[in-house]
Amino acid sequence: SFTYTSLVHGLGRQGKIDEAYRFFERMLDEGHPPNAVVYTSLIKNFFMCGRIDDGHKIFKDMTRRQCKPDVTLYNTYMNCVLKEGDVKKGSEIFEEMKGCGYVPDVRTYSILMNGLIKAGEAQEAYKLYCAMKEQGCELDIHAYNITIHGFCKSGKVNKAYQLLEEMKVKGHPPTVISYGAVIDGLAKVDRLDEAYMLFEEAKAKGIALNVVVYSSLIDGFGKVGRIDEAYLIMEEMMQSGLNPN
RNA sequence: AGUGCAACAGGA
Repeated sequence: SFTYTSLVHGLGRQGKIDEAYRFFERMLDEGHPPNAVVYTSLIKNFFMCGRIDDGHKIFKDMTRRQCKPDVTLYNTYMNCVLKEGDVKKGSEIFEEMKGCGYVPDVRTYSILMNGLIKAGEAQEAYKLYCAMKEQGCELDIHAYNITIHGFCKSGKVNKAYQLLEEMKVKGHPPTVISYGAVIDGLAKVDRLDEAYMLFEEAKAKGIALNVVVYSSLIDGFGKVGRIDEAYLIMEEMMQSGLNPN
């Protein structure tokens, strides 16, 4: 099982999903029982190849063969359907998972929250954030970044800023993504001086800023007509070795 | 052996 699973995953991640699937069939033919790990890989890679229906079929096939899913498989499957924009199905998977007695972990919440936020349902995501905390589930870097993004998208930039501060005291130093999200949130509501201060703070901490963060600031300054400042930021970006895209 | 995060434009 381990040998075949490695092979199936290796081929799948290279986009050779049909070859991967053939080895999966061979694994079954040789009498090795399928497991949640190989199904996780197949589901993810069928979706990655745009073979959505086949991805769903794999999940059904798993249930038919009485192979028990686990939290990782549910997380993966949920992420796949959410990336397709199917929030309804994503929530259904979340409910099914809980209904079967699985306890959502920090990734489960992060994945579903991210899907909801992307679909413009930040208020639903906030409910999950509360549920996650109520469950006693500790936030990690990804969960913080997703939540920060959700607050920014729903006009609660101050809450986003608070979370950035919370990260510092809870032993999760904010990354370029955390700073980038708050900087973008501030810039989008024209709070450019505050955005710029955070930008300076991130630089002072030695965080390697990237084109995304610079673009947020350039867009913010440009949008309100502060073209000179936008231009200076772009020059600084190029001087730090980043090419405009 | 398998899972999660950020910007802008073309585009009304």
